[in-house]
Amino acid sequence: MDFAAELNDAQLKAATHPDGPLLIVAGAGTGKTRTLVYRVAHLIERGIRPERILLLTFTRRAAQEMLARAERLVGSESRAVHGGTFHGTAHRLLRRFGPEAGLPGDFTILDQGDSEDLMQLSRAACGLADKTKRFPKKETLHHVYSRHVNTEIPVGAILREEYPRFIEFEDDFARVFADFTARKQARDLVDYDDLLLYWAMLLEAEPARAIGDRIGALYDHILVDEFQDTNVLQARILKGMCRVHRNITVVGDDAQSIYAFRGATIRNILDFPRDYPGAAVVTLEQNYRSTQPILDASNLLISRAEERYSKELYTKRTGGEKPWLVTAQDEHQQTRFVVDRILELHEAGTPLREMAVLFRAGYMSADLEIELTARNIPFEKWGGLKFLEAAHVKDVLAFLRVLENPRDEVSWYRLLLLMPGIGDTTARNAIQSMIDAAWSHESFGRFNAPPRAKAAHGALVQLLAALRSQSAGDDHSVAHEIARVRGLYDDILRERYDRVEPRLADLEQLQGIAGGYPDRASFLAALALDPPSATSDLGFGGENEDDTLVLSTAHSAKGKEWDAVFVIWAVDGWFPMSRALGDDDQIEEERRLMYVALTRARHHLAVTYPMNVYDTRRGADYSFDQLSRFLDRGVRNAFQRVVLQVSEGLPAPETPAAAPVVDLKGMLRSRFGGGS
DNA sequence: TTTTGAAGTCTCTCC
DNA sequence: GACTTCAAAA
Repeated sequence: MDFAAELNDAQLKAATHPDGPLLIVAGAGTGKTRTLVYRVAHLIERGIRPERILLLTFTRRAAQEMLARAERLVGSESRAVHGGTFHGTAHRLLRRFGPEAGLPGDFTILDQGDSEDLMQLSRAACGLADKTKRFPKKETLHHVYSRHVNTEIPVGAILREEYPRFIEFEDDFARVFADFTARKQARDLVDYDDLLLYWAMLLEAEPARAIGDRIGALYDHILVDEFQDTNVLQARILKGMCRVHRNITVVGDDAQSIYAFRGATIRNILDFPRDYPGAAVVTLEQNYRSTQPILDASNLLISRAEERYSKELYTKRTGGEKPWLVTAQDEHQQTRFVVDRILELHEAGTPLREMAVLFRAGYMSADLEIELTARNIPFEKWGGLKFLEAAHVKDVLAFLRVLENPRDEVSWYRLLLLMPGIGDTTARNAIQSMIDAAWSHESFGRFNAPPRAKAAHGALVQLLAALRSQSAGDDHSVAHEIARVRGLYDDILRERYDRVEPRLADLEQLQGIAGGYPDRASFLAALALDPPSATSDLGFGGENEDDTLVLSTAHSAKGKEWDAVFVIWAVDGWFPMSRALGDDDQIEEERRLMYVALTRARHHLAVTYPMNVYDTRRGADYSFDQLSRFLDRGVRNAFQRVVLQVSEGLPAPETPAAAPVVDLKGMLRSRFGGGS
């Protein structure tokens, strides 16, 4: 393979770097993925066994894409390379090495919502449920806990920094967290933070030293993508994984660090040369993605940021028009502009799949989704509310999880509350009776339900028993289990929720997804670690069409690129979001997020903002809004301005009124006693 | 004790 | 506008 012919000088240097620590600082669109893929190919060519290479990426999609490209270069043996997210890899290692360290082999993974629910149970167990209204709610508790684990900042310091009003509860926080930890362990539940924490502990703890060495010895080379979005805990894990060798390659762009809210710290990439003395640093600056005018605008925007590895992206490509900055009168005019322009580009030959609309938060595309549906333009939406965060999906999963792990208190609680006649108290009593019976299978059947709950209790016992005692000839598939569960659940759904049809469609989809998994455990784990992206709510024609427009949050757009990109809602308070405004670090993160959004575009870029916003957050009134602060005077010069006129926003009357409702002429005549 | 209707509360980003 | 919490009725 002729690496020199395929790569530019900097890429070549990175791809063929010998052993030892390597930091690749790669600006947006500079062929970062390409370089990483060639590095993997180079390692294999050098004789490193593929299964001894670990490739850590941000999403599973990114890992698969990279491995597929590597396969085209070096053939099928690259398929043995281990690729995945930090959490996914942690899961794999814990299933294998956990039992040696006292962790059950069949633990269940809690997603964020589950963890919060469990936190609520701990809060109640500590007697803090309703005594004081002012005690923080479960989401806040969980946020503080998760932040503490991922950043290693003491709880007290987090409270002082983010929740000064809760400082007086510092001791109560500690009590709830202790209960939360014990509760998870007693019920074999593992949350996202635990996955990382246990991985780090396996590598570090003295009694587990032998295991740590064996895990470290599994790989000869470790490559990490999107390194700017790793946190302190992940950095510790990497240190541990590199104990027996120092072959670590990290790729990242400090200008694209957008996950501080989850504990990521830009320090990991800025301090890498200090943490790994002797590390080589290669900077990629030549951009292969965007036209120069788009790069000019992006460079200008990010040049306002403070601490960073300085780099100025350039391209050898010439031509291209300035990006557009579009002022709309209101939200709907913004929507119509975007849709009209998309159709225009589509007419001119750009497929829908080469265009994307980006925004700060999931709900900001609501008006656009309605318009696209009305105009029959197929789209898929990334980010925002996840499929499995929907209440009805979690309901069905609770049944499966109780079957998988009878100690799953969160799921028991959820599913008991669903049953008619069973409320909070009865559910707690039932769970307590199961705890007393050491969670044996039969204990729920023996629970003495109050009269009005008898029927529901009986039905549930029967269903669970039937699902547990499947004989060999029966259909064991997860999809079939879901079908059985729905026999009981669908009626409950119809009773409890409105908008029944789309919810039932979601369950159909869940059943379909389940068909792809060999067993219940792997289905549940995959759902927690790699959830399907969209609900079937409005995603019109999503999976049947092969040419669909993408609507995405700026976060979910990371790593992707399109011919034409529209960034909507560039309004101060929306992008940046208002809750970031008090904090300089958060504003900087919002700026980088805007930079990520702009640099997704290859040829066409349009940033739009409405001047009048009907803002329900502030007393439901129209407010006159300002352009995002990131587009200051200097940055605006890199754009061409388009101001949509009021008249363009007025819809043409559909049909003239059949008969005048008000007779103006007659009124005038009667007033002046018309002559003639 | 559960259910139901009404008032109240926040709104994000993701593994 | 969706979801949670609260108070009164069954």
